Amino acid sequence: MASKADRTIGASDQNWDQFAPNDTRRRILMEASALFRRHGYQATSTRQIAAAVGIRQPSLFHHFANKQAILEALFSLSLDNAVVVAERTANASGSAAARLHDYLVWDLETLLSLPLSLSELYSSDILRAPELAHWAAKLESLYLALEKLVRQGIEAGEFVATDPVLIRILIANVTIAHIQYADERPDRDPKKLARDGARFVLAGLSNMESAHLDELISGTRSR
Amino acid sequence: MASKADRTIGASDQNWDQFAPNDTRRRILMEASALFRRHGYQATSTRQIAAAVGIRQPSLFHHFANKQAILEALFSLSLDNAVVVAERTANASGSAAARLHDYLVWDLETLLSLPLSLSELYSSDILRAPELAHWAAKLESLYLALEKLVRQGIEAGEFVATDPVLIRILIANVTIAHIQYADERPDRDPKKLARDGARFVLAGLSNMESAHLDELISGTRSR
DNA sequence: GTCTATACCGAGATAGAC
DNA sequence: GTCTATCTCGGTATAGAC
Repeated sequence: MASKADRTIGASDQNWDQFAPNDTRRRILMEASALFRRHGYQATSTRQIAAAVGIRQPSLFHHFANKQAILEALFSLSLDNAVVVAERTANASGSAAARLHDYLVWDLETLLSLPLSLSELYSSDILRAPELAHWAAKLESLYLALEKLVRQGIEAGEFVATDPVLIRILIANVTIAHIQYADERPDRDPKKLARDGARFVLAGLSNMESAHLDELISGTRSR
Repeated sequence: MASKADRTIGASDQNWDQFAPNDTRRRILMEASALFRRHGYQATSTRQIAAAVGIRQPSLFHHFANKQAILEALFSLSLDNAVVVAERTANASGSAAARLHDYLVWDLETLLSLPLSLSELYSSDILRAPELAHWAAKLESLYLALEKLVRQGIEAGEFVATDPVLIRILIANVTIAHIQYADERPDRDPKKLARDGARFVLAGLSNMESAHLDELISGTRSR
């Protein structure tokens, strides 16, 4: 168990310095992310954010140029490292399954221990806005890295042959599921949750055609 | 393969009669669902919907009392049958894995062949709005039925022991993933997609502690 | 059943005092 | 760095003619 965790792939520790410049800015990001998650970006008003922070609405604009800048700061926080790590993982050598597993554990652990609620950002389609093209592109490179990794696993016979695009979408949504769950049950251990999440994905990718699964599905289980 | 599909659990065929009363109403629902998916409910304006349909904004209100009524019609269309089927499935007898599988296939097939884009409705948190409490409750009963089914599978030793709440969230998000994928690749066969999706979930639920998976993850695969 | 005209409100953002 | 006051715009919805 320790052996797996040891293959640490984490980048430089999460940019908390960039994240904690002054306290109000930090609190704005936390409250905004929580509100974005619950109501969506567009449906969250700057007045709501200000109220949650305990300041008046115009005071927000002292810390961020506009509402969108808050959103972009959140994307930066959650995406900048992930892309680097994903690309490094895809270009490394060794078992693709093992690498994908390690990446998933790292990603989930990172996201789950961030005091931010980010699931809404990625599940909704705000990123289609032209002004956010830069972040859409960043997410796209992350996706490409993941698809590459999946393709390697399929070629090596480690994963069942499925469209890597579907797999990538599945991975993203399973990640979101875990963030949602951690949001509902904050008492759960992020590390264990991260491990289980990675396992769930790997199981789905590797065992979709096992005989045991066929038995289970048909209801003629023997075990 | 046919044997599985035969255990049909579908309710009365999807309420297309309710859905096609007059053509404009129908087109409003289709265009609105597509816009909601891309931009979210709140971020979609009634002007956009009207433009997509090819009428002027105030004409919408001849067909629906207000914007929210459009949303509720979409919830009704996607949820009414699902709840009935889920509860029937949870209360039936036999292998829980087989029943969950059948439900997932039915649910995915239904959603994927609906000419509506519904993923955003369930991934965002619109349902927290007090005015939509009725639909939130309906979704909640669907969730309870699924959790019950999962619990049966765990007790029977068919599924790995995990919090049924997490499983339920995972199922919801894997479903969303498939809808998103079908949205990107409309050429894919809904039936095959539905089967694969169900398999993915079942694999994750049943094989999370298999030895084969451990080998794969640790990179010491023999096969 | 669709139109034009319009009421009304809440959104994001700015100006300038303290 | 936060405030009050205020501008402007785009949103939902209504009135009433055709």
